[in-house]
Amino acid sequence: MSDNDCRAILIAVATPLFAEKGFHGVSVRELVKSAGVNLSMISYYFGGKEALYAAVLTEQFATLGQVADINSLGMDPLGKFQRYIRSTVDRYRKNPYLLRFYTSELTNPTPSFELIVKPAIRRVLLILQEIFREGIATGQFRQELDPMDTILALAGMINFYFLLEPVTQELVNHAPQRDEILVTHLMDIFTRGVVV
Amino acid sequence: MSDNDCRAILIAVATPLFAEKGFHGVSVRELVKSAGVNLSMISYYFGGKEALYAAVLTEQFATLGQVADINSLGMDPLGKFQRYIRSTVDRYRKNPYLLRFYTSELTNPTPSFELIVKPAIRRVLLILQEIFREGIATGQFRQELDPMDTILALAGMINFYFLLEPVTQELVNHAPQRDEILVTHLMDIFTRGVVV
DNA sequence: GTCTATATTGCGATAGAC
DNA sequence: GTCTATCGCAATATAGAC
Repeated sequence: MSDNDCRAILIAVATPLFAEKGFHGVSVRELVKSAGVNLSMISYYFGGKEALYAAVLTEQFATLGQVADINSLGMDPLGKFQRYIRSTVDRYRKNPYLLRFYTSELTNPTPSFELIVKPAIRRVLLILQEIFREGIATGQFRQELDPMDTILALAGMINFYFLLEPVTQELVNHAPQRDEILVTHLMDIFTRGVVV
Repeated sequence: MSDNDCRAILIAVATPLFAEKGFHGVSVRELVKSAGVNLSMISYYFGGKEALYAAVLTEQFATLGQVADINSLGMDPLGKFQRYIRSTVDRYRKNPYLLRFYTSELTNPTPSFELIVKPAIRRVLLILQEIFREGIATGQFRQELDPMDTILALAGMINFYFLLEPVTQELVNHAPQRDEILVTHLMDIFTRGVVV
């Protein structure tokens, strides 16, 4: 097995395990057994269990960098929010473990929270807040709305929908085929809620 | 120490510890040391660490039973949702650990999830869904909105606001004095989003 | 009902052979 | 780079004295 294979397979195997059981819920023995590598490989390649977890988190939260892209298309603020909603739904489809790390670190933070998670989320919130301010300045959005409160409400609608999936499996259709309806639905409520 | 003192102090001490570190992040040694009781008391009173955790969860999620009360005041659907928003904010103020158990169990479920958490959340969602259907029937809400999707969006706005507090501490004022503004703000967006 | 002492298992990490 | 063997410690749980 080449150098990178072992490193890569450990991250690939650790991602769903850490996501579903939490950092303390997975042992290094379980990790190496699932990965089919030797017990000592985690220390050899990463320096320990916590460093492997940090590597997984770094990879996961790097995908949030795409959010900045919604500013690079010359749309109006409302169009940017629509892109944000759609790209967030897409991101959770492509990356089914991201939200778990997201909420797990918010709820039971590890040392990686301050270093990796908090800055990544903060960056997204500030981008969305700036877009909303832009919409107020151009007269598109109601100026009496607090920008941060409002974009938190928008982010909450989307994220909570996916977070509650273990409860709503029998109550709503979670098939990806329905994503576009969901996007339209959320955009509909948000638009009526914030435009002048 | 009388019987109930020991039981009660263990639950009182275990609640913040489990909430902040997760089930696997707390050891029975840490629990009994913080509680000032003997190591064997957890097994004696609860039968083990997991049973103590289940007792904490049961107490926490019992507070969600209040949600049914919003139906007992003869308000119109919109008034019921306003009561839901306000009572949810109040509940998180009075019970600062509930949301952590909520998201922790959704993200990294323990055996208690199916038994305690899922039924409690499900009950709340069905109550809210029924209220929204009632609002559609009376012509107050737009009939093209999917009731479950819509009330998930509402619940998401509220819950996500509190969930993100560790990130937004420096970005928004989380003082309870501002709660009424938050309630008004969320109600404002929701109302414009769903009324005919 | 509360204590000490201990049984048993599992943990993360690493030394040293190959 | 990968292996086995093991160190040192922490985990939950309980037996048995008081």
